[in-house]
Amino acid sequence: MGRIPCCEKDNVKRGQWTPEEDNKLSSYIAQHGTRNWRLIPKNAGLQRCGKSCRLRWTNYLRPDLKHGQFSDAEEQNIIVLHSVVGNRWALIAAQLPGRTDNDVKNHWNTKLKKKLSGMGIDPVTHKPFSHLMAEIATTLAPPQVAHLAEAALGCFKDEMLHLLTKKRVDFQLQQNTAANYNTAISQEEKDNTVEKIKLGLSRAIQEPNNMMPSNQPWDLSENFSGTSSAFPTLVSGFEYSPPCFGNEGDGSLSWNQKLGDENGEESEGGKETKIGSSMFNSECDLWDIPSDNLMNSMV
DNA sequence: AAGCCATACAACCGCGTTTTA
DNA sequence: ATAAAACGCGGTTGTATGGCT
Repeated sequence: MGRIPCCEKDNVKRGQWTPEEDNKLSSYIAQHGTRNWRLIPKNAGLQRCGKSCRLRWTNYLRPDLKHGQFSDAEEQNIIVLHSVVGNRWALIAAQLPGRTDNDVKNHWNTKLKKKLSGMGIDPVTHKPFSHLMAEIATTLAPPQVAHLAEAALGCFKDEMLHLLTKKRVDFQLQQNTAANYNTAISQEEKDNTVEKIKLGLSRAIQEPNNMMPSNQPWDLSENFSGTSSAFPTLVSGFEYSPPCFGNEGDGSLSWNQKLGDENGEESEGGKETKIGSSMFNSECDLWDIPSDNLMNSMV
């Protein structure tokens, strides 16, 4: 019963792949495809586990992968999608052509989380820390609130020291940005926004073909911009507003401005980049569906 | 120049689900 | 029908690299 093992565990090489191994694997897959990972290392003359081969191929060798820096538009995409689906890296990566779940996860953990934290935004909930603190504080008795505030200040002090000593953050810009986000919208609007995003994703999962025309560029703008939605305008290059907060005033600080343009370079392509995903395409009106339908297909 | 530290990312691990002998 | 391997995914670790002291 059962299958044959994928490899002889004690006879497999581990650790970094050499260029020779990469060549062997790539040329074998080019000829025979990826049908059977168990046979691939053996047939390709590799002393590797099939699983290791699969990871190497999917995360690094696949010819359709991008290997360069993430563009601003891609970063915005990740943040927006993360605010909706959380750590569902494969789901997020599926919306970013040429990026793998591993890429996205690494980029999130090494860069984006810190950027958001530096802006005073909790990368888990995508809410401002101040907002979270206020929420927690409402559940506490006054003496406990004082302790909470003290503890929070201690945490922020360390963070601030870290940021300042690293000299990597334009402090002034951080303040502006944080102020921008802290201009809160009503709780009702926030809830609405979250519901709408979830609904859009739910529809996308249910009707991928309708939601994702093959030749249509990603465009969140029709559904998420303007006054009817609390969801931010996510067009014109570098704008970013976490979905929980909506656009306030002109809301026009650029992405680079808001996050502190670390390298001063224009985003990849440098053009008006419509971000978000085709799952939010304007073909269907996401907002007209009863919210009962929403969560069934989520998660 | 050497040691230390932070960062980025490739690779591995573990677990739940799916597939198949 | 069942058991065991393959698969897919998220979390974690290991290591190469570069900057700073």
